Amino acid sequence: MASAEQTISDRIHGMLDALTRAERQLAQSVLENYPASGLGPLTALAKDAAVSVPTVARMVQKLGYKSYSEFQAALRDELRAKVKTPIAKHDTWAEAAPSGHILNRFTEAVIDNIRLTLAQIDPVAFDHACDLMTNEDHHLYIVGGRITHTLAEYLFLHMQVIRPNVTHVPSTSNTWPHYLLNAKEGDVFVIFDVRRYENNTLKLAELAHQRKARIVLMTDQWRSPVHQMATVCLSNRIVVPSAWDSATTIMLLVETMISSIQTFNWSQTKARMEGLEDMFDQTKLFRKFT
Amino acid sequence: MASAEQTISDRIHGMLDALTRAERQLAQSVLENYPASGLGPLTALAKDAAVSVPTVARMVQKLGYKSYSEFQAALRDELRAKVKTPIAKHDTWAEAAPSGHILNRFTEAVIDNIRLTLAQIDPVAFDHACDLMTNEDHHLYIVGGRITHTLAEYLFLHMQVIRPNVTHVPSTSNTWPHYLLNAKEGDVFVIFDVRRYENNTLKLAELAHQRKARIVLMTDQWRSPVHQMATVCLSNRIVVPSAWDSATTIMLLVETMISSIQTFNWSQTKARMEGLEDMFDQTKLFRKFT
DNA sequence: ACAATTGTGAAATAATTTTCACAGACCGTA
DNA sequence: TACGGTCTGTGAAAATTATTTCACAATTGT
Repeated sequence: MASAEQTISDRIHGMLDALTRAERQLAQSVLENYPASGLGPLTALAKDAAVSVPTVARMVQKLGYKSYSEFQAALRDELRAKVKTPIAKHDTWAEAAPSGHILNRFTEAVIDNIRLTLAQIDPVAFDHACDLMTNEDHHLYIVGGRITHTLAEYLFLHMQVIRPNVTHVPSTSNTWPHYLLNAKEGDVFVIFDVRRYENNTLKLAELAHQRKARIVLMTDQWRSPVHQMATVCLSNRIVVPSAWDSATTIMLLVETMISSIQTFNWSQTKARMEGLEDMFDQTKLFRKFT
Repeated sequence: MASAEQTISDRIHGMLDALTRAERQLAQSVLENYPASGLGPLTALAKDAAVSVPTVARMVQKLGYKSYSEFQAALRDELRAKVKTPIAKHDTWAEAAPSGHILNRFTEAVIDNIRLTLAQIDPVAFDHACDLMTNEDHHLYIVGGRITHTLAEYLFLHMQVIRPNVTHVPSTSNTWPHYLLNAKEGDVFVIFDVRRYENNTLKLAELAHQRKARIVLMTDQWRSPVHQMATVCLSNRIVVPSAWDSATTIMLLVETMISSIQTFNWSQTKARMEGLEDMFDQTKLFRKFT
């Protein structure tokens, strides 16, 4: 019953005129560092505002809450909602669909995942990962599992254009040990491993680690055991209203990496892209642009 | 102040590696809606994180606070400080990165793509597409191109669990005509085609259309020529600050479809997932004895 | 001076935190 | 497979802290 679409702050402001001296004093104090002060003990708030304890108790009831705890709970809820960026609480994404439609529910969850993932990411780690993947002195291996090999391949297809010496290794294939034969110290493995974490992937990571290769790990918020061997670990939120986890956030990071590396490496990438275009023209794989 | 120039969030994040399972679970929960959840009662936090009360108590001490209340006080102080800062604006996604960093620029572009795509989408068309893909009376073919076959395969891997009679057809393979031999009237083709549009894909679509198959097309905002033959056409924004287009929005739609279909079809999907789990378990068993 | 407001101090209640001992789960190792 | 160590959860009691409420005195404004 903390009414819809009105913050507690608004409500206090609205009744500021109707308040008595001590109440106004209290109100000001609450608004002073809102909402922090309201979240502490009642006694502290009273002392802070230089009013008495009963005044606070009375005031809270005047605001329409049964108890101080209820008031605090309302403040916390408000804080929760507020921390989500404005865009994340975009009511409906697909405007033509009702807000309960899966298009809206799912998108909201994904945006939330993106927000939380990005908020936690360490830009230094990210840049470091890009750096490792850019360096052509070392071979780049891209490893994915049962589901994630699709992401791995997506990354591979782009890295292949950007630079030479890139290999896609599906850990689900039983031929992966063959690739490791060639792995040298300093080589870079980009490994995708989200739950359920795969034994094959772990084994592969261990062997790569033994050979002193460096590992960039793309995983979920619970982090694959591979992370103990990883030079850089990027973890993603992946929870959505579905029986499966979401790869959208991971896809976002992958594409951001591609973009970053490609910018860093632009002259070469450009040349290689042009070479590719030529070959495509010759094979007539694509339609001519009009 | 408990520590110098370091938020509690930072501190938690920093010791994430040193934490045990339950503690990490708790830490994640605290970070989930930071700082709101940490400001409620200990019991509530414990329940929220699905850990026991003593775990919370122990963890708080590990973080260096004498008591839970002290921890809360620190959180409140932090909140006070944060709100006071003029630019408490959440205008960057990766807070730790400068706003010009590729992480922020790219994410912003992707969010924009999602927003625009969803705003334009016709929920009826979307539902219709899901419907076509759910119907098991007809075979389901999933077709991708040079890059998009990774998305196609991602969809395929999930649809394969949801229902029988699903086939992944990479249009880049020269074996695709073989698949079409079996295509019957009413069969459903989910076709991914974004620029640059591929001749192979178009040819495939034409043949499928001739055979009176129905086509669900995932394309970009300029729409692949396949759309003239498509029963349902879903177009995505794909422009990002990169030499390539973004597949993240398409991934989002794909996952939303999976979620929708799976919900619609839940009892069967559940049974099939369990069957799959069993087989995975057995595979593990075999590996154990080898 | 009257009525409304506020503070005092304290007791009663309620809620929360803290602590404990123990048992079960889990993990790596012998 | 068994064994030890670590980590966790359970349930509950004890300790602490916070809230609520009261009666009455003090203060304020009109």
